[in-house]
Amino acid sequence: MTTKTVAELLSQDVTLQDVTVKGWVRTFRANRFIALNDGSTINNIQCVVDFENFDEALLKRITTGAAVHITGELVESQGKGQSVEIQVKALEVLGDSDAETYPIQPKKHTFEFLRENAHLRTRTSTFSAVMRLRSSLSFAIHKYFNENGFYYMHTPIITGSDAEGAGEMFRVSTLDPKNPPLTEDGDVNYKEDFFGKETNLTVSGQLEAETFAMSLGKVYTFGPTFRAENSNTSRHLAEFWMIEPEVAFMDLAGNMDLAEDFMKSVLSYVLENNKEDLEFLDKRLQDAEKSLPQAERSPMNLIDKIKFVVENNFKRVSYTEAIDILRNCKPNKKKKFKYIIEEWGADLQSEHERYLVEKHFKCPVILFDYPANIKAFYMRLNEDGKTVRAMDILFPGIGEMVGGSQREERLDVLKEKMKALDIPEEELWWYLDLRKYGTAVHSGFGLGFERLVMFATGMGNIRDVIPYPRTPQNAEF
RNA sequence: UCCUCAGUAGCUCAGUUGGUUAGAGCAUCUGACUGUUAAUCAGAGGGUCGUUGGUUCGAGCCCAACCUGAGGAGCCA
Repeated sequence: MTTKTVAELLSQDVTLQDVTVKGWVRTFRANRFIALNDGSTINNIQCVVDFENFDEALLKRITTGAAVHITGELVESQGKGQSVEIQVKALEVLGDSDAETYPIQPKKHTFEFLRENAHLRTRTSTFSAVMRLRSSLSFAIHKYFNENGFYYMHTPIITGSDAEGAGEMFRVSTLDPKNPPLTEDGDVNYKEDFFGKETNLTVSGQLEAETFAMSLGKVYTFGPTFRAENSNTSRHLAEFWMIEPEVAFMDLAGNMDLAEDFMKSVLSYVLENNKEDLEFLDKRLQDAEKSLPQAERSPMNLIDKIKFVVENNFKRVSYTEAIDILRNCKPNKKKKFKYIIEEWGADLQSEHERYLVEKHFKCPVILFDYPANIKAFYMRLNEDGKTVRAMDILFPGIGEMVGGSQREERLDVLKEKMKALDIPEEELWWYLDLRKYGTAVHSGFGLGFERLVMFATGMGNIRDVIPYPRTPQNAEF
């Protein structure tokens, strides 16, 4: 007699003697029906107890959250809600759960409350579904790259260069903060620090990934990334996971093809492999939307939205075309935008991106060829001398999902750009070497993993798609 | 960091122009019932009204500062 998972038992269509299962009690109804879940599936298995034949003291210990070991017979259910159930022969409480203090009650909780109980929130249907999808998406990502000839590269978490320009960084130091060694000028002397220089947590693995692209050809990183920005939004974390492919001999058009193919591939993987979780999340979302006014409800349900992305081409629009569309659109002319688009060169605000994606094109949009002065130093300058080969992929409801570019491969142009932005060459000598020795066209992009999970689960807050979110003023758990 | 809103029972919320003993639903506990699916019925317990200070005869309610959370903006992925 082996222990089976709830998922295995629910997929049985024959009656079985002496099955045994271990899990946590979700609800115990009418002193007879245990809804048991072990994380293997969104669904619970119903375990039926003949309370007349069980010790009353034992029955009292079957409470929400308790861990139990059940042995019994898998039979066809007499009730309506499920096809099979376990007729319990023996029950052992492995771990009691005090119903008075257990925070996860058999009732609806707000996500804010569950966030404060993040160590227990995966015992709810919604969060277990979200985390199973997160796991599944991670696997799909590795699978995609593996099947397409990419090498998985581990870029360093602690970095010595502070010139990446992707945002504020977290300092890594073993110096005594109360009494740090000082230089003659009175500054902190990082030469005496652990690494003999200032070090930080990485904000991007891109520059290091470029070094591997220029030797192994096609590589990707998928790891934690840190930004010390004081961002308080539902789309930002101080610690998040980023996917960054980097490919030699690939131009911007190839980069867009890769990003689009990649997104479609991983999303169709979960459509196929996480049906039950997606159906649950879809229903949850529809229930939540019932309380919203008609205008705020989304026109498509979750699964249709994912299918739409998988089945339709992303709209590719140059920055210049986008500016034309925005300049002539109704909200701009009627001055409904907070920032009115007047001329070429303006940075696009969230409201503009949202208009393009949600109102104008109504599908994922790839914007490319941005003005050079609003983008990073390493992006390939176009022949017009004023735009760079950058691309952003914008998703409805999420905003920027992907940011990428063809990298500047010409040593002189790159050096000039760094000089203009006061980036010291000594900091990135190794990065410049890539252009000095055997330089070549190459491109890559960064994709915020949590934003992908948000899209695939329909969750509205990024703090609810990562196990333990790190945000300003919060590093609990 | 900025703007807006919120913080009252374990949870979700109500609380009138400032006025006696702060309410409801769910959850919990006790009892009844027993093939339930958010079970049902009856009863009970449960509160430093975010914190500190102020105004007032009197503050859950008014004022100030701070803390925490949410939504939006900026930054970005």
